[in-house]
Amino acid sequence: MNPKIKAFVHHCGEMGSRWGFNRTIGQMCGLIVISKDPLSANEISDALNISRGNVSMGIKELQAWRLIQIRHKPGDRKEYYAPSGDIWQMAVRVFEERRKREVDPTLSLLRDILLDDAKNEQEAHAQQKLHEIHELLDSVTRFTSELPKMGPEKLEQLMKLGSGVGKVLDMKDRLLNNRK
Amino acid sequence: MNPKIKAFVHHCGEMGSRWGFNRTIGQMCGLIVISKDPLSANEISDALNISRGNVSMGIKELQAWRLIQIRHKPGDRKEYYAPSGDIWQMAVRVFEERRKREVDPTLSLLRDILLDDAKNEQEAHAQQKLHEIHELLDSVTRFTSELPKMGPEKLEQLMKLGSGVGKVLDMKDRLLNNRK
DNA sequence: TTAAAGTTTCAGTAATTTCTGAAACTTTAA
DNA sequence: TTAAAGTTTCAGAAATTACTGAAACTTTAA
Repeated sequence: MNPKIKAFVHHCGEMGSRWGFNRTIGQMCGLIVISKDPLSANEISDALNISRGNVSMGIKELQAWRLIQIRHKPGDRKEYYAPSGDIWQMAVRVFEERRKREVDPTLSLLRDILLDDAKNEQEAHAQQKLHEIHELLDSVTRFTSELPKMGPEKLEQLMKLGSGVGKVLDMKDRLLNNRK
Repeated sequence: MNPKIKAFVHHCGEMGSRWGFNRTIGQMCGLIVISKDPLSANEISDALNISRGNVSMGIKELQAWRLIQIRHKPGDRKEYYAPSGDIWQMAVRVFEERRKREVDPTLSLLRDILLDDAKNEQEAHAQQKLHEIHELLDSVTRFTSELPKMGPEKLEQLMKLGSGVGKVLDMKDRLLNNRK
């Protein structure tokens, strides 16, 4: 394997757990993305020097993250795996999937415990904080669940805008106010 | 401890590792946020039933994340800990800190290996992918590093806009084009 | 129907991460 | 200067998470 590709795949392994999966799955994901052609489970197992069983689990996991798709070669019944969509789409999927794991459970807990009311000063403060956190997570969830609908081009445009978004928002407000 | 508060702190513990720290630190963070008054290391140790040493490490870590601040009570030389800033500011800090750990290292690797050029088809494809990933991460990094400059109110406004951002961007484009 | 080709599962083991508690260290005030 | 109050560090133990490989399972085609 080319040393640059090797370095990249190795790095994906090291970062794997920070990205929300584990070393093996990070490496697998990196390898599949960087490869020109779809890879079979055995090719992955050989390339990364990990057991066949582990590759199988990794494939299941990457499918759960919607990051890979199955391909077939004519006259070959093995399954081959390729990235599903372009890099932007994959990034959005990781983002969404992580939101599901990192935010949704908290949102649901907060909805449950927000109901009853406070019996003293400390509880009133706690209630208030829980409310603020709920509001924050709810906004973020709504926002990010809308993002994928924008499509990669618009998304890229938004990203490149940076804090310029602030100015655009101001512009919008001014227009709406003038209209009144 | 009030059962709602207990449930919240416990949940923060369970989510801790998904949020980028560990169980203890998650609980500590939840407890400090939900408490009306600043807490001493011993109070934290007692409330969460964890060793004093672990609390000490946790405090250091939460300080590295810029999530807590030190407070003093008059006539008491113990240190007390309180959340630093409001919930939105804390969220932005977690976001930034995670970007540093989850994106920056990859960006720096990509900058290193992007230089040399391809010797065959597979390498050309890999080079192309590396380039795309670099572009994506670079955009995201620029964007998120600009976000905190907007201040919590604007940030909240942006979040509430959802995919409406797409429409606002279109509006901006139309205006700029008309001006030509 | 069968055996070859291929895949998945999972119990046990290995590796990693987190936690404890005692010892070392620091600061304060008497 | 000293001892009491408080904090930090870190080696080893505990808990968690990831990985292997062999056995069980599934699919295909002859």
